[in-house]
Amino acid sequence: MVNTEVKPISVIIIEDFKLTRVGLRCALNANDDIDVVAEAEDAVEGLKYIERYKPDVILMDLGLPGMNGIEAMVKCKEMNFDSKIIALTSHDRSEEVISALSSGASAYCMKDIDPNKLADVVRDVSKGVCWLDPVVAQMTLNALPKIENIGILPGKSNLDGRVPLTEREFEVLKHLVSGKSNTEIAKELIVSVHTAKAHVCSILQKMCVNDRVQAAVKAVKEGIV
Amino acid sequence: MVNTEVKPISVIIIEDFKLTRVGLRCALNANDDIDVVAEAEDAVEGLKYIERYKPDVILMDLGLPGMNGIEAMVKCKEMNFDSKIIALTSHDRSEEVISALSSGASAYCMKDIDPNKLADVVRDVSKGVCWLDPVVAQMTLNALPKIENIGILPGKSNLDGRVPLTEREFEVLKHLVSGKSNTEIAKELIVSVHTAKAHVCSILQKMCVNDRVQAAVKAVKEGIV
DNA sequence: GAATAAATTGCCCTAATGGCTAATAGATTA
DNA sequence: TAATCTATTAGCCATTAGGGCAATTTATTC
Repeated sequence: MVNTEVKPISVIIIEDFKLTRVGLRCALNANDDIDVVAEAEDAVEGLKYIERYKPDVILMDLGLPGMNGIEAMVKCKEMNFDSKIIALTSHDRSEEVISALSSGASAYCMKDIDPNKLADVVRDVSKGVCWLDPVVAQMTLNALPKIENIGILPGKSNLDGRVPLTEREFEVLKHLVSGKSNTEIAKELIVSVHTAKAHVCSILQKMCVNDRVQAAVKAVKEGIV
Repeated sequence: MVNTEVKPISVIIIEDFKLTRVGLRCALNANDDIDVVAEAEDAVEGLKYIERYKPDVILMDLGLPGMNGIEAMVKCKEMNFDSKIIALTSHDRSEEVISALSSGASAYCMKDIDPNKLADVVRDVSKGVCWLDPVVAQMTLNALPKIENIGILPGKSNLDGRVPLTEREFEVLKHLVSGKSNTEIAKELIVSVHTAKAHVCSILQKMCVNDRVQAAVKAVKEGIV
């Protein structure tokens, strides 16, 4: 899978260790379809280059001195170029992974990645693919909201014995999750408080929970709102 | 990146359209390091083959008749083999993507993928990589819990003006999210109800919300619990 | 037409919640 | 040492929540 376009993929490397930086550059420049246009050893310098070159792909070390990689990514996204970011790191803390991905990274690589593989990742990412290193993939997928409750969505097939919510109840649930009181929900739906309460009660029963907090948390965790 | 191991990657294809099935098999079998060991046209048949062959990788169509791909994946995971699953589909509904990934898929491919690329994905996935098609990557990343609130976690740097929770408050927050009442929280922490209430009140203020439901939802959405 | 389900409203009751002020003891910090 | 922060306790009070029971209207299905 080699990029046969006339235009090579432009890459900027942001990494504080010179040795790693050189290694990355060599590994990538060995490919005709990839062109490392700049290197930076800290985030501030890196952001300058990004603004100047608007690269296709940014290789960003997360453990930078001063402004760290996550902050740099946020700033980078604010600049609104469509550069894709590959987060590079040497550790696999769950919090950092999620932070990186939700801050705009398209890939998460450990630094011990095979250099040839890295070129593949650069190509993938430049096309918009999301690529996650094996050791972090599972923890990331685990952080996704669980959708076990297809059966509770209105109009959906009822897999297990769970009673599905009606359309109206689902509507109430959404307001409930947004933190509205029964009174507010009633106003929103232009019904009496009694009605709102009745709906909430049946929601609690159908969702097998004791109070609205549990209902809200369950709804959010399972991504049904 | 060709697998040079002696043992090729074993693959099972589960796909109802015969034409697509043949296409997949040809595309993959063209690679020496990949071996399509079985094909099935529905989930039940597929699960039998999976049990028999315990393949490295399963190519699973999501739009199967009868038991759909998601259900099949759940059953497959219950069998506890470490087969990796590639979800294949022709559409990109957000709900389906998240469902698939949280049900155990390691990759999500559109059916119009380049056959050569698919072989790469099979290799990646067999090593544990998570690979997401460009069109679905962004929506998946958006579904990740936002960690904007480093400032609210106890002991973390306070980026913006937000007051961080104390350790104790954080402890209370976790109980709150699990749906416990003030009384229950008090019992859990072996303090009076007044104390629990006091903590909840300061949590509400620090999180800038009006009630415990909003606090719980915010906590879950931002992944700080 | 009859049966069923959903949406609506009402009332009763007890318990829980959240806002408010205020006090005390311990730990940490300036 | 003084100041600050935290955890703890307390009481008061208006509002809210949730359970239970019952009734009406509307829509849909058999």
